[in-house]
Order: sequence, then C-alpha cells, then structure tokens
Amino acid sequence: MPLTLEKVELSSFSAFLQSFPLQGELLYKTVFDRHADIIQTQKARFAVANLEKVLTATFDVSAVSGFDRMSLRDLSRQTGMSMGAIYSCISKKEDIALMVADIVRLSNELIHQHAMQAESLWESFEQSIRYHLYASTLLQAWYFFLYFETRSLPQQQQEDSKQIELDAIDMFEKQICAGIDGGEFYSDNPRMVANTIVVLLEDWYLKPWKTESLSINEQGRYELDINSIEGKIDNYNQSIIELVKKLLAKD
Amino acid sequence: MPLTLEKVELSSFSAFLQSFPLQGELLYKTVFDRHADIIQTQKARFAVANLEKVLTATFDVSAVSGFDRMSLRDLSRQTGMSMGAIYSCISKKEDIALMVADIVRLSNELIHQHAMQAESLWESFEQSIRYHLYASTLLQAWYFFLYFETRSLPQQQQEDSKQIELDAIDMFEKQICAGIDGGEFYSDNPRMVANTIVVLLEDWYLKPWKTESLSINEQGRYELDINSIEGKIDNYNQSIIELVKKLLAKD
DNA sequence: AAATAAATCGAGCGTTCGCTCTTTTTTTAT
DNA sequence: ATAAAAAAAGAGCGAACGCTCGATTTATTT
Repeated sequence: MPLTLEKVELSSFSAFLQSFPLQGELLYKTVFDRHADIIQTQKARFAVANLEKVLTATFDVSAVSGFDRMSLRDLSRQTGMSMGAIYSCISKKEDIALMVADIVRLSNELIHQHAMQAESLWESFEQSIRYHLYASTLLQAWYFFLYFETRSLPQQQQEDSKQIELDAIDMFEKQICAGIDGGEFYSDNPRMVANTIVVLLEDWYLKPWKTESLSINEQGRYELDINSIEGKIDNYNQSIIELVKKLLAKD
Repeated sequence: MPLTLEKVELSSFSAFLQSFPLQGELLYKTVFDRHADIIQTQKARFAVANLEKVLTATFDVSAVSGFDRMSLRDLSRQTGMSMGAIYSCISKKEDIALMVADIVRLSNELIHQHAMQAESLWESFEQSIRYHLYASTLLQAWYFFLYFETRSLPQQQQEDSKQIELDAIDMFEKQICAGIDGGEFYSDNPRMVANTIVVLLEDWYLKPWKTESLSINEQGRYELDINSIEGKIDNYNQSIIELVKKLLAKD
C-alpha cells in the first residue's frame, strides 16, 4: 500500500493538512517501514516513539550548531534516552541524515504526483508551487536539515540532492515552455523564471525569520501556529504567483 | 589607509578585477592586518604565505565535507605545514571562520560604498547587482563558506550574518521605493522584488554547478577562467536585470 | 661568524567522539 | 505467576579531535 495523495482539492493549508500523510504518528511509522532493515527495534510502537524523539531532537540541536557538532551524547541528554535506546532505532549516526533525505524525497514525489493530476496547465503550475510551500512548511525542519546537512551524506546521495533541485527547475521550465507554445505565456528566458521560482520556494523554508512565518515556542523551537501561518503562506504564495504572472505576461 | 574602491567605471569583470583590492597577496595582507592581534607570526611575509595556504586548503577540504569535519591534521596534510605553523597564524580553529566572515563583510561594504557613488538611481541599482556578482565570483569560496559555515561562528556573529542579508534586502527595497516615488518604477510588492534579487545573487555563488560558471581544475577545485567567466557573469547579470525590469515596469 | 630572534616542527596531552556490549529492566506470551 | 523475548541502560573501548610546548631549524642583525 504505497503512500499517495487522493485527488482532492487542497486549496488551503488546512485542507492540505487533512490529507497529507507525512505527519504525526504516520510520519514516523513511514520512517520505520522504510528503514526496517537497519532498525533493531521490532515493535513499531517502540520504534515510532523513539524515532520521533531522536529526529525531533536532531532538528533542535543541529539547527543551532550543525549535525556534525551534535554528539550522540547531546542527543541522549536531549531525548532522555540512553545510548543503547538510540542505537536501537539507528545503526549509525549517518542513518539519521539518510532518513531525513528519504522523507524529503518522498514528500517531493507526493506533491509532484498530486500537482500533475490537475486539469489545466496553469492549475498544475500553480499547484506545484502551492503544494511545495505547504509540504515544506509542515516539514520545515526536515527540508531545512537536508539542505544544510547534505554533506553528511554519502557522495551518491549528495549528487541525488543536487539532482532533485535540477529536476524541479526542469519541471517548471517544461511547464513554462508548454505555456509559451500554447500561447498562454511569454518569456525569452524560461529557465531563469523556473530557477527563480525554485530559489523562492527554498527561501521560504530556509529563512523563516524573513517572514516570521513560524513562531518560536518556549523551547526555542520553531513550531506551527496553524491560525497565524495560514495567512502567511497564502500571502507568500500569492506573492510568488503574481511575480510569475508578471514574468510570463504577454506584453 | 582604509581600503576603498576608487570611483571608476567598473563596467566589466576585467575592469573590476583591476581595481578591487581583495585579491592576490593584498587579500591575505588584509586578513593579516585585521587580525594581527591573534596572529603569532610577526612578519607579514610569512603570515601572508601561510594564511593563503591555510584558507585555500580550508575552502578545498570543507567544500566537500564541511568545516567541522575538516580536522587540523587534514589541513596540515593538505598545506604541507606542521601543526605549529598552522597555529602560528590562528589561535584556534574558529578563527579561520572569523577571518572569512570578516572579509566577506568587508567585500560587501566595499561594493555597497562604490555602488552608492553612482549618479542616477537606476545606475546605482544596477551597479549594486553587478558589483555583487563580480565580488562574489572573485571570492566565491569565501562567500560560499560563510553561507554554509555560519554555525561555526559565535552566536553574535551568526546574528550578524542574518542581519547582512536583511540589510541587503532593505537596501534594494529602499532603492525600489525611491524609484516608485520618483515615477520611474511601479510595484505593489517592493520587498518581494528586493528579496528575489537577493536570493538570485546568492544562487550565483552557492550553486555554480547550475550555470557551470566556474570550471574545475585538476585538483578538483573551482577556479576562475577569466575568458569564459566574463560572458557568463554578464549573461546572468543581464538575466537578473531583465527580470527586475519586468517586475518594476509601469504597465 | 656569532648571537639573537623568529618561525617551524611534531610528539603528546587531555578530552570527546561514535559505537559496542554486557547487564538490567520492561514487555509479552503462556 | 512464570518463563521467554524485547528493549533500555550506560560503562567502557579505541580512535580521533583541538590544541600545547619544548626542541629544532631558519632568518635576521650585529
């Protein structure tokens, strides 16, 4: 039973939250299922609880000082788990980074697949942007971590990460070119427009302090405040859309 | 005798190279002068040679695996210097990151000051973008390092780095607003345009593989090939300018 | 050429790292 | 209630870390 997003209209962040599978317990259950081979713990109940603690603490600690500086003793202190407990849900430190990379890739696949189900070119284009914003808001810590800690991954996975970005640019470029061919858009530099979209999407989850889109809780961790975030996402999304419209306008 | 850029027209990358002071021997001499308090070595001749070796090797090694993973023994091997020699031009590992941060800040100041000398609003705006591209190309490794290794710096310096980015956005925003007030531009979201410019400027030095703007030499290090880079910078610069023109056009 | 100062060297210090492994505790099955 | 299985605990291991410091080499001055 592979994860999918049903074809429903995810026209708001709250609607998105109701159908996106990579959140809450199911998120960590997914991590468990996809890495059962390296996880010692057998019962999902225990593994899921531990994975949540380990990954959350990893994001907290390494956001400040980086993954390399985070020692597993830091992690032990932060989670209240012993070294043994930590090593029951990973086989080595690097595994944590692998799990994050895997989930981010999966998330990107899900939103891409879903956006492609749209009926018109513009709808698909607009939804690619919006779903990307939604997913990278929900999984902000994960996206952020992957971007900055790619160098903790094996060489091959580092290349893969680059390729994800290039693929995203290619995708937008193709959509733009299709729109140009269909007479819907105009641009003399489709790739530049596509690239601009991608870096603006990255900017959203890399620099939340620019828009204060996330609030900081008493533990100093960024967290979602659904009520205040909803408007901010829509704002940023709208800004990108309007920017893109100008860039693709026929004189 | 503070460093400055004479008021000359730097209308091409090669013209820029002829007057920008942060390059070659003078670059490392500047590092030496500005950190004489923590550098044991007294004679500039020795310090400059060692700083060049240490900083170059730092960029090489940590571009692959990060500053934290780079041990001073790696550095010793890469430079052919002993531990003692390394510690004669730094007092601790963190100093390397401090030196890089200092130079990047200085570079930004120089190009900002110079751009402000332009005579018209548009000229100043356009030169801010172009000089930033020039400087971040010449000092690509430095800019790249600061972006990814900010977390190796003390808390205060981390905040400063954020502020540099916010200042840059503010500056472009002000210029845009001035242009709107003067009837030269139109935009209903000046900050979004300013932010877009800044992330596109960052993209240039963070992801050289996107445009293959730098060639890779036999040591696997990115290096400048003045002949082929000149056209690529101008291309990218032109792409940004045209994009900005569209975003600020009066209908 | 001798004397002084500066720069370089690298073995070694104390610490911390990722990780292992035996012991103990908790959970599950009978 | 008891036995078997699973999970958690944390002291301990070898390796590698940043950094120091007395010995040595090189450069400068007299």
